[in-house]
Formats: sequence, structure tokens, C-alpha cells
Amino acid sequence: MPIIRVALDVPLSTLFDYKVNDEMQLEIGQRVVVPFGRKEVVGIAMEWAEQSELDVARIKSVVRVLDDVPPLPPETLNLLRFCSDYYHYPIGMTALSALPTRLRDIEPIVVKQSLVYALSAAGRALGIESLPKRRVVQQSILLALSKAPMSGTQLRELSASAPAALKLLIEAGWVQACAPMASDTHVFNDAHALTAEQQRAVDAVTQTKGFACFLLHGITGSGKTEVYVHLMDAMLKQGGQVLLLVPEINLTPQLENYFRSRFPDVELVSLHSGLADGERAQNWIKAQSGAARIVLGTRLAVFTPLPKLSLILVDEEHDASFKQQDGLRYSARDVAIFRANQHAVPIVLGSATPSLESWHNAQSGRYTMLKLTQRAVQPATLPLVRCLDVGQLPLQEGLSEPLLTAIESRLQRKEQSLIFINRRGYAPVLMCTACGWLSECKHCAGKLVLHLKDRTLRCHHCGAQQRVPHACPTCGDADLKPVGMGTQRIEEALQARFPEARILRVDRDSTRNKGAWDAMRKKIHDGEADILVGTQMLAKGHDFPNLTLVGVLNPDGGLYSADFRASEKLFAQLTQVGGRAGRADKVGEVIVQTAFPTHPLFNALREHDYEAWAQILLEERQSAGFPPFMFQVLLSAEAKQEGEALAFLKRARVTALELEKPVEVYGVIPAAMPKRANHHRVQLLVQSDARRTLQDFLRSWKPRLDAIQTKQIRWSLDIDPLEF
DNA sequence: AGCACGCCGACT
DNA sequence: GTCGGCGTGCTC
Repeated sequence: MPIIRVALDVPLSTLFDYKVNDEMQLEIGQRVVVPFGRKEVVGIAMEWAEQSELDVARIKSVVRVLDDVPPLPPETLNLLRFCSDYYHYPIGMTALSALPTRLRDIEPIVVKQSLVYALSAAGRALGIESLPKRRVVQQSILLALSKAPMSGTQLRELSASAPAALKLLIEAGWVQACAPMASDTHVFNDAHALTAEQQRAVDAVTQTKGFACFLLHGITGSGKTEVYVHLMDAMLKQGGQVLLLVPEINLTPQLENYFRSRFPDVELVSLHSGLADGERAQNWIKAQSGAARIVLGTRLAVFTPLPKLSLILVDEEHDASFKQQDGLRYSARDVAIFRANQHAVPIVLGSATPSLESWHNAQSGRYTMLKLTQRAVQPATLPLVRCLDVGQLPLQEGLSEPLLTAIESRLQRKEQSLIFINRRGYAPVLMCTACGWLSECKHCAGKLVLHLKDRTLRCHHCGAQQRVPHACPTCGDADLKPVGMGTQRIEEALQARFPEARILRVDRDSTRNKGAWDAMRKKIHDGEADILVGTQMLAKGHDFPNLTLVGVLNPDGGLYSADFRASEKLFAQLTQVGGRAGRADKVGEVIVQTAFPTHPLFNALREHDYEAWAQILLEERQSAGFPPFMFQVLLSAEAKQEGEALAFLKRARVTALELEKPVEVYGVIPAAMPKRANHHRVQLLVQSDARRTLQDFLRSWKPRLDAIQTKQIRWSLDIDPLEF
């Protein structure tokens, strides 16, 4: 009797053997329901085996094969094996975490036939004019369908009553439902002519045969998206599928609409964690069948099977959200590169501020550099960047007079200003002026942040909250002072200074409720706000057409940080937020308040010279022996008892040294946040100048780590870590 | 990871 | 006498 080896969602690095009845139609890559312990679970059939190493009596049988969805193709299984191997994460958990949740259920899914609606021959013959004008919704549906067929979901966006109106139109014979056509041609709304640089970039990619990795380095406003769109068009013409990865869910709905408007009759799906389970599974299925030609998604979309994959695009490739910070700690950008190689298709990494890893690879010739140095949009020049030395200037509630003056001039001209401060809340800490007591979290190593709006002290690490005390808990003194600035305090200070101004605060607190961020975005667009105060949430998202001033408050934490990537991140962030300033007829202005106005980061920012900055950072990294010149793995452990976590890592360290591999094993040190939610956190870094050496070491080390007795601790390995 | 089994303390 | 605490061990 044949044996199938199945991947199951358990933290063991093995597959599980099951018997398969002769009459059962089972293919590799299919989902199967198998008995496991005393439950039935879903697994993925990974490989056939001649025989099992186990006693035949102990082997159970596959209960049933799920044939609701075609099997995962061999490339996907290989991709999963690669990820399990490279990130040293159990194969079963790797494989199952790549499936949409709904497909991990033992109940088969009902695949919805994707239908599009089009004008019928009769409908075309009659013409929209013959429909009474007062049927507004029906009119708008007919108008939309006269341009291109649309799906039910797309039509629903026209109006809430579109489904009802559509039903009437179908009954009256105007409209018919049909399967989406699999034609070789598609509509491409080619609005603008490409610049010479854009055209060169497009040509370079379309002319490649097989795998190649491109780094598209384009300054803000240079039209990277236009390059993506033309590349998509070229690949769609060849009948291919395109995968576009973006950093965050926030951005997907707008991007989705944008690409729909450029390719109105092309089936496009999005994949991200914000979708309902059912919708995500249906979209995944459309991608996996090849029906969806454009797949737009966050990092999790990188695992979606795509039979006609012909191009991968990674937008804002430097963004840290491509790295998963728990479970399978993969980098979607790196996995995407592996995938492109595996499928022998080109991949384009786009950014105005590439990660040093990618920049280094482009410099050394491993990737092909494509540069967009000209702005494709008005104004033709980048914003003017000015640094204000806070050592020389008095601050009122964190704001200097020149910045306030700049804001005032915008208010007079009815233009918008954005004040960027990466701290939410009112003040980062509360202090007793008498004894020096600071509001600290009982459960974490961090400070409690003062939120005046609801008079609470809150921990941003564990979520603990308490009322603001009336007096110092240590000495009883009543004089408690907020120290430092947060978004709420800046909002308050600006409101006091400009009582007439309409100020909008945009941070995680103000956008928590569903739809709040969308509503704010609309307000900003409609000119219903004069001053925006916000965190990095505001750096991303869409263009604000009337914004001409960006003020940056206190970015200095990123200059001399213990985190060696902090200044790389800060430059990217400031470039991104600075890029919001300026409108068609007006060059933007960026004002940075800093204690270090002569820091090389600000020089580069003023000059808009990413390359010079990257050069400085690369030299620093090389001499310090950091990535991208070194490859790292971080072993982290956390436990309620600090001693337990320490003992585990010390044991792990000894084991590492005993292997006598050519890797550098550092000492056991506390994590950047040494205590979080009552768990003490420690870590151990190992690095090597070669990926292969590090992987070779890990292959020996991981099983030994698994063998160490771990009672009360949680530990994890992070390959190519971004956060420490 | 679940989810059992298993052997010691306070309750109807 | 039982309910239940979470330690340890297994899952094809």
C-alpha cells in the first residue's frame, strides 16, 4: 500500500506518513484530511514514499482528499521547502501558513464562479438613451459596462443599490452575466507618454529572457508606478500574470482602484490580511487558477501559486513590513527573488531609498540598476529642505518660531502643513519634579506614555493602562510634569497658537476605529484640514495635493541609536514624508528641527543625495562588520524568570561554540526591549561573511537547540533579522 | 501547538 | 471522597 508523506501544522520538522487506499485519487500538492491524535486535521500531501520507517500498525489512513481546489504546483511545494529550510522553521507550519485560513479547514470550500457583467446585444442595440433618465443607478451601470465588462464587486462600488439595479437590468435583457473572457487583448489606459528614463527601464525589463533582478531607484515623483503599469501591460500582452507586492494593507484599496482604472477589463485581485477569510480564499483561488492576471498583495501574497507568473514587482522594497516578525520570519522581498529565479522571470525592486542590502547588490552587479533621476510630475524640483538647530532656538511646546511662522504663512495662503512626529500620545513620560520619579510600566522595561485625552498612562509595549495619578506614587508631591512631546501635545500647542486652524491628528489612536483613516484621508483631500499632525502613518498613503510644508520634530533618536539600521530607516522615512510636500504649481518645503543640523544624514537629505548617504552607510557597515557585508542569525529567548532565558541561551552558546564552525558567536545580551509584558528577553547573535557558512552552521545548530530542555521559555531563530 | 495522562491539594 | 492545578510526553 502506498504511503503519502503529509505536512501538518505542528512545530516538528518532520512530515507524517499515512496510508492511501488504492481507490483514492490523490496527487502531490493536494490538501488531505488525516487523523492526528484524536482529531482530524488538514495537511498537504508533499511526497510519496516507498515505505515508512514506522511500524505499519501505527500508520493511519488518509480520511479524504480535498479536491475543491487544484493541487499546489511543484514550484510552490519547492518554494515552501526552501523557506522551511532557509528560515529553519518546521515544514508543516511553513506549508500551512502559506495557505489562506479558509483552506486550512477540513470542510471543502465552494469555489465561486467569477462572473462578469456585460451589455447584451440587445442592450447595445437599444442604447443607454432609451432607458429613463430617472433610473440613475441603472444608467450609471450601463455607462460603466459600455466601456468594459465588470464584476459584481466592482459594480457594487458604484452604488449601494447596484446589485438590485443590476438584477433588474438582467431581467430586462440589457445586461448578461458571462465568464470573464480569456482574451489575449486588454484595454490599457495609457495616459501619459513615458520619459526617456522610464522607457529605458521598461525596455530593460521587457527585453530580459529568464531571471534577472532589477533595482529601480527612482526619486520621489519620478513615476515608478508608471513603469510598473507599462511593465504590466507588456506582460499581460504575452498572457502572463504579474505579482505586485506592497508594504501595507492601508495602501492596497487605493492601489487596487488605480490599477483597475488603468486596466479596466483585466481581472485583478488583492491579497492581504485585512480581507475576510472567504474573500481571501476566493481571491487566492483566482490567482492560483491563472484567472486573475494582476495580483496585488502584502507579504503573504508571495506564496500564492501563479501558473502564468511572468513578472514580480516589489514596491518600496526597503520597507521593513516585508519582514514577518513572528512565526515563519521570512522576508517577502527575498522570497520573491527566490521565486522569480525559480520561475525564470524578471523581478523589479522599486524604491526612492533602497535597502542597503539591495543597493549593495546593485552596486556589485548582482542586480541591474535602473535609475529614474528626473521628476515626471510637477513641480520639477524636489522640496527645499532646511534644518533648524534646536540648540540655538528656543522652543515653545516643542515648536520653534521659524517653523510656526512657516505654518502661519501656509494658513494665510490656504495651503496645508504636515507636522511629523513619531511619538503618539501627549508626552512620552510623566515625571515628578520633586523626587525625579518617572512613570514606568510594571510589566515592561519601557515608560508609560501620558494620554491626556482620556487621562491615562499607557504602555505602548504591553497595552497596560492606568489612571493618571494625582500625586507622585513615591513622594506624594503633586507637581507631576509631562516630559517630551507627542502628537496630542503638538496638536494642543498648535491649536493654542492658531485657534482658527482646523487641525487633524493622524496616529494609531485617532485612526483606530474602522473607516476613520479613510474618512480623514477624504477630509485632507477635500481641503477640510489646515494642519496635519501625525506619525509615520502619514508618511505613507497617498498624495495630498495642497500640502506645501512638512515639519519634522525631533528625529534625533534615529541618528545615534544602538540599532545600526536606525539611521538608514530615518533617512528613508524623512525622504518619504518630505516627498509629500509640494504641489503642481509650487515647490514644497521641509523643515527639520534637530540638535545635529550638520549630521551627514541631513546633508544628504538637503541635497536629495541618496547615493552619497548610502555610500557613507556602506563604509560604516563594512568597517563595523555589519550587513550587508555580514549575514546574521538572531536567537531570541524570553521567560518570566530571567535566569531561565539566560540559562537557555548560555547553553545554546556553548553548543554553538562546540560545533567549531567558522562563524562569529557573540555574547548573550538583553534585547533592545529587555522586558515586555513580564517576560525577560535576551538574545544571542551569530554572524558570518557568507550565507552558506551560516546556513551550514544552522543546520547543525538547530537540532541541538531543539534538544535543549526548555520548560518555561519561548525561543525563536530569526534569519536576516531586521529588529533586535 | 494541542491535548491527553498523571499525581497532589481544597471543596460539595 | 472528587474537581482541577499545570508538569511531561506524544502525535504518522
